[in-house]
Amino acid sequence: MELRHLRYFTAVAEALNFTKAAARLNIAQPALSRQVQDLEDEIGVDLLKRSPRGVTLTAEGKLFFQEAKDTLKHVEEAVMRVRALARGEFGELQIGYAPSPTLEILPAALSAFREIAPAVKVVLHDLAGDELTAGLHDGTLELAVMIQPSDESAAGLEFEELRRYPLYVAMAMGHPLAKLKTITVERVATEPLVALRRLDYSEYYRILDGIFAPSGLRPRIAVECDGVSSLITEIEIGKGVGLVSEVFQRAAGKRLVYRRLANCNEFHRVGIARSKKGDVTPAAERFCEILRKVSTSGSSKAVTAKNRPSSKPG
Amino acid sequence: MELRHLRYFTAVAEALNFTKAAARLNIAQPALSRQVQDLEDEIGVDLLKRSPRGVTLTAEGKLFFQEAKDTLKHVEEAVMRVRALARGEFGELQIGYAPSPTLEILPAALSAFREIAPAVKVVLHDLAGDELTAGLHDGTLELAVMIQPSDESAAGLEFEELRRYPLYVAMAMGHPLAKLKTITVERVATEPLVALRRLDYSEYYRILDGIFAPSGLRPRIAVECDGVSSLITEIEIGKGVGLVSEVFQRAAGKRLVYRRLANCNEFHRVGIARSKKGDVTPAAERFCEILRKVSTSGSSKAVTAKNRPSSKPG
DNA sequence: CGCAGCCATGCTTTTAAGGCATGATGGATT
DNA sequence: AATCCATCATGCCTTAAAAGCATGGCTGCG
Repeated sequence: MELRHLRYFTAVAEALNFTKAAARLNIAQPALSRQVQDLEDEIGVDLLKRSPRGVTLTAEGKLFFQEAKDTLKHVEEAVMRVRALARGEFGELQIGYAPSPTLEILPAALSAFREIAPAVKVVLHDLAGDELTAGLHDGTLELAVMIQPSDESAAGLEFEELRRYPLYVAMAMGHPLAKLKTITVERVATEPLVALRRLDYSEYYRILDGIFAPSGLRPRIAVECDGVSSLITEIEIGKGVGLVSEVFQRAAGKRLVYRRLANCNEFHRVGIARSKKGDVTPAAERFCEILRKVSTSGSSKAVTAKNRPSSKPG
Repeated sequence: MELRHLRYFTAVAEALNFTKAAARLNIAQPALSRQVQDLEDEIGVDLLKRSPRGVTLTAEGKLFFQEAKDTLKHVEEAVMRVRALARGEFGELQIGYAPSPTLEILPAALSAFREIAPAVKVVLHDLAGDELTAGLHDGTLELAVMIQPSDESAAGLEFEELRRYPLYVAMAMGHPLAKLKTITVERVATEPLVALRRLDYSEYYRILDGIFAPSGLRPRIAVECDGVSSLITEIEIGKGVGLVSEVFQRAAGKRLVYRRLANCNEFHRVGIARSKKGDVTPAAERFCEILRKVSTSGSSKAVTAKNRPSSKPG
């Protein structure tokens, strides 16, 4: 049995006349006649009562007519749904992110995305840097908004920078270095450093390397934290200073003091990471477009010093 | 799109491998490959991600896989339902009947039928004689259990006699004729007669004709009733006597007195009436078989005089 | 680096749907 | 009662498309 049989039968059941139904289907009447016969043979039940004045439906025919209509409708709707899904009009979008570096971008993007694609369920995954790259590789995540991953873990990934933030030294209130307006790399190298865990944040160490190696220095890592909130706490209680990006201040609030890191060319590069293979769904593509838009126009205003006096550094 | 495409796609989606799916479908792999491609082309969405290690489903593919399975299942179940309906395992059975003449047959048949075909909904239509024949003609009724219809209205109908009942004269308590043991046709002709309406009960007049015409007599019809209950009431209040069948007594109870109509060859012939055209459904056929069985064995006991002393006529 | 497994493509064969002409049927018409 | 007409079925042929076969290309694995 094929859908053709259902289409033909429903046409006949609606027209109650083979000739008219055939005309409506743009086929010859004998062809239609035969297909319906084949259908009845296959089911083994007479669906129609033929007469020289047309046809009538048997009780079985009435039942099958309804079933056939339902089936055809279901198929049609299934196709519509699949196409809508392909257009990114609904479905799920798995997004990984690093919370604090994306603070200026992601919330704005999410609310903008919800407006243009309300039926898409965005599933956010707050993960460490290396967990993000792993998720992108194994397909768990479609995209991640994060700090540019280090080269090793970035193999097979593509990264699109959205923003870059200069680095700041974070320290506890009343820390001696707070008296300085800016702090040099050399000075930081003498201080114990509160860092993130190498295991989960390999790209953080790439950045540290980029900061200290050019001066032939090595940071003194006092403690490795498993996340940003621990980092804040460790700095706050005086375990050492931290190296963070400008935007970090918004996450940490006023619990710490921040000073610009001088003579340093490294930045926190925040952007979109995606797998090179693994095609991008339309929903993800639309989300990326919004991210780009938000990064350049909208909230860039919000990060300028003039518009954020309260959290303005130094 | 045809069901073939759905079958093929689901096979691939289950096997996640064209080659294995093709083997399971007993077709060659390239044929399968092309059919699935055609499906994807028609929908305009990639459902599968091909790789040299097999295939994986895209998000759209997963959705369509579920939809396709549902569709195929629905079609299969639809066929099963239609076949079950054709076997008379469920559905509706429109049966017309004349209440009082069928009192010995129909209730027993209905309960027996309910046991063998519990899913068949028997719809009973209590109608006048001519309404029954009309219903059989226009297909509203599949069969009727009734008194044999007169020749005019029986055109195109077939009648199968189940029982025949001798005629009795019904009269009010204390009616002068009650003193007689039997009553002759000639005597009845002198009494005012309570009859049924000619409009609805033409076969009743055929019977009257059969009773009186051979003796060259005509009944004196005092009143025409629209149904049996009116008939009883009219007789009870003394408008006249009635001509009824033996079994009628069970319907009328003891409100009236009954005396055998002597020298009369007419009977109430009760049986199954069906349209000659208009094929009989299996459910109807099974019901007829039960009617025959009930008429000969089971309840025939109940009508013998010995077993019904309470309603045994004078 | 070659092998193995898998899917796609090109071409041919086979199946079946479609079309045309015609036959059969039965109610409606005169 | 005979005829007519609309309607559906049947036989034969054409056409479209599905299936098969052989082959090529890709990718991951040993």
